[in-house]
Amino acid sequence: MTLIQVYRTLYDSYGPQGWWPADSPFEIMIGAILTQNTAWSNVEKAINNLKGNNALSPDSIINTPHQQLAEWLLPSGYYNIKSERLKQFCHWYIKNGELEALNKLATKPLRESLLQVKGIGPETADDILLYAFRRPVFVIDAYTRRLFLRLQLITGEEPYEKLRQYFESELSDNDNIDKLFNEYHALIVMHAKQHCKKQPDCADCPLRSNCEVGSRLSDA
DNA sequence: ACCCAGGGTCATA
DNA sequence: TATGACCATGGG
Repeated sequence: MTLIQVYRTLYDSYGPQGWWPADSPFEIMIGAILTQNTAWSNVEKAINNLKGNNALSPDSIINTPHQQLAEWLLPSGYYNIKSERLKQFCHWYIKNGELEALNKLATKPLRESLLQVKGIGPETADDILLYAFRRPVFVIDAYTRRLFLRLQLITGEEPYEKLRQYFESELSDNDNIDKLFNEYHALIVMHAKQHCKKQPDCADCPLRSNCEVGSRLSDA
């Protein structure tokens, strides 16, 4: 199996995923931070709290006292840390001219700038680049490592940056690369969440690879 | 009661 | 470079 064959198999099985679910690029960025090691259903509750209090904007997040913001973020877990991370991110966002100015940056310097923000690591940065700024970067998450380890296309030991470059270079020849990366990551998450975990025997798995059996990388 | 989720930081060695 | 502790709610 090649990377593009895996993609086509997943796409044929699950169809377009329509990621990232949000009303604006800014909401995508906030969601990317809130979903760190957290179930998306919990993130939705926190985002709805922000929306319900008219607080889903850079100014509101900066001006809301930590205690209040943390309370709204409660259902997403890590609420004290995430309150600080959202504030840090919003300061960065405003200082750099928000969406319009940031969008003029090339992908590489934009990525470097994002990684300077405390609380934004490689995966969160790439989520933001791909889904909020629509840049052609491939997001590497735990699902991706697990799946392609099971498919024996990687060892699972590769550092983040090496894996990202592997996926990006292997897929670079394809048309409509933005859509490809957008759907691919979403499909990997969908495949892991909705299919294999609920059917450990992989009876109807489109990839037939026991891709999610066992929960940890180390037990492969 | 246990496991883990659409991670990242920080202290240690 | 690479481990380990820590952060915390909610659904299975």
